[in-house]
Amino acid sequence: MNTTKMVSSERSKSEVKTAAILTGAMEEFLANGYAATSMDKVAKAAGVSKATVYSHFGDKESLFSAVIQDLAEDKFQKVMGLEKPQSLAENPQKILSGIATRMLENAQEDRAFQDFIRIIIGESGRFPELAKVYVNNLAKPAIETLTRYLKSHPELELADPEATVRVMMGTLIYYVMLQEMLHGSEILPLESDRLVKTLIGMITNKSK
Amino acid sequence: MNTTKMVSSERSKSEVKTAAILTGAMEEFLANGYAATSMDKVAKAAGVSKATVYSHFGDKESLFSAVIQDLAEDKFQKVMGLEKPQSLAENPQKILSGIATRMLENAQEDRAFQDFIRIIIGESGRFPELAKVYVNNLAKPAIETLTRYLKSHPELELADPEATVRVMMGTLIYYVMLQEMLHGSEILPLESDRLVKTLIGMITNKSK
DNA sequence: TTACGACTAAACCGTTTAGTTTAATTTATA
DNA sequence: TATAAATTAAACTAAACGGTTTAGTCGTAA
Repeated sequence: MNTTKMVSSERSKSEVKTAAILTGAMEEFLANGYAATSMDKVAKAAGVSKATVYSHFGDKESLFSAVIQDLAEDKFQKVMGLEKPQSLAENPQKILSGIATRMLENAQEDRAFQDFIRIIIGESGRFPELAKVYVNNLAKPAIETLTRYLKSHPELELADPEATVRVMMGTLIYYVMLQEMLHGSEILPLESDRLVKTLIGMITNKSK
Repeated sequence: MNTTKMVSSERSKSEVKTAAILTGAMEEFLANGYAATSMDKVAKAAGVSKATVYSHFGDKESLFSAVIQDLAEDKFQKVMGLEKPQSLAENPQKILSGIATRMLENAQEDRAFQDFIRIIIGESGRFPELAKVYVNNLAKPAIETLTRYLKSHPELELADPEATVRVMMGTLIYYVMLQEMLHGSEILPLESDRLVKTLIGMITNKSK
């Protein structure tokens, strides 16, 4: 499928085209969903011919699958990058608040992330394997990382860190979904600071 | 549009057909989403001719909108019906646990509810008005009812009942979404009892 | 009997779809 | 320069799409 040798140049033309197709397909799928995206639109968005799209990815489903895999990797980098540079000596309350705030800000400003979540959920009925790609590559590592962090702080006196993490993740993701994706902010406004403060207060048992 | 008089029978033939079309369209839209559902399939599922579908609902978008409105009403009845018969004198902890458990059980066994949530989110980009139908008719009343309940129990000493309700709803809905809709139960199993216990514990500050 | 509204199956319209084919052209290798 | 691979635009197929129209049936009301 590929050329045998590659001299001075970094990436073969083929690889460049492959990347262009993935980028164009990503735009279209995220904007329109699977069924409403045509391969002609994908080819146009990628700046290649339709025949080239079919020579690089066998059919529409394979291309869609590749796009989702790619997106899951992208978003994994972004999500995991958030939780690294924490000054370990600090107050867990402040660290948790920081994590929650950064997750919210990031999800709120990243429209592509919202589109990604939307398409994963929207197509999860017809593409259950792709839903699992999201769970394995994003939800699971995020949950496990947070769980490890909570377990490393016994002074929080959490009876069930695994379940506590689900409360935290659910609170944040549902907030973004309701306020941003479902346009709830116009109908049910709520400042994100209040949510984070309440959530972290509940986790760290601040009120007593 | 309708016949002028109606003698002995209760519902005109037209009304029966309208209901049949809505039912058939509901099946198809919930199973396939908007773009992948054809009007021919809808007509077949409803057991009527395509011309009848178009005479009752002007076009595909109007039919889709009517289906979502209908579903929102159905699900509103079910969701609101859950929170009524609470023995008011009981321990708020037990009442909250009961509400949470019933919400979870109901959402888990009701596949049509999951399909409804999936389609609302999946089509929220192209049909923002229908997302608002969900927010106004389901999310908002549920949140407001729960908020009213929490506010009526000052002994819970909640600093921010509105935000607390968001934590509770987010926890429960994200759990159903991750475990059931995205098939996370095979990858990240978690007993719902543990989640409810932890959540209610955090709200009622049981651990201290 | 007549008239009307609701309904049907089927054909039809123009458009779009996924996917293929072809012939010409560009590109990289040697 | 010669060769082989990659890409192109464009035409094409067969099917499906949303939506309309047609021709005809049926039940009810005047």
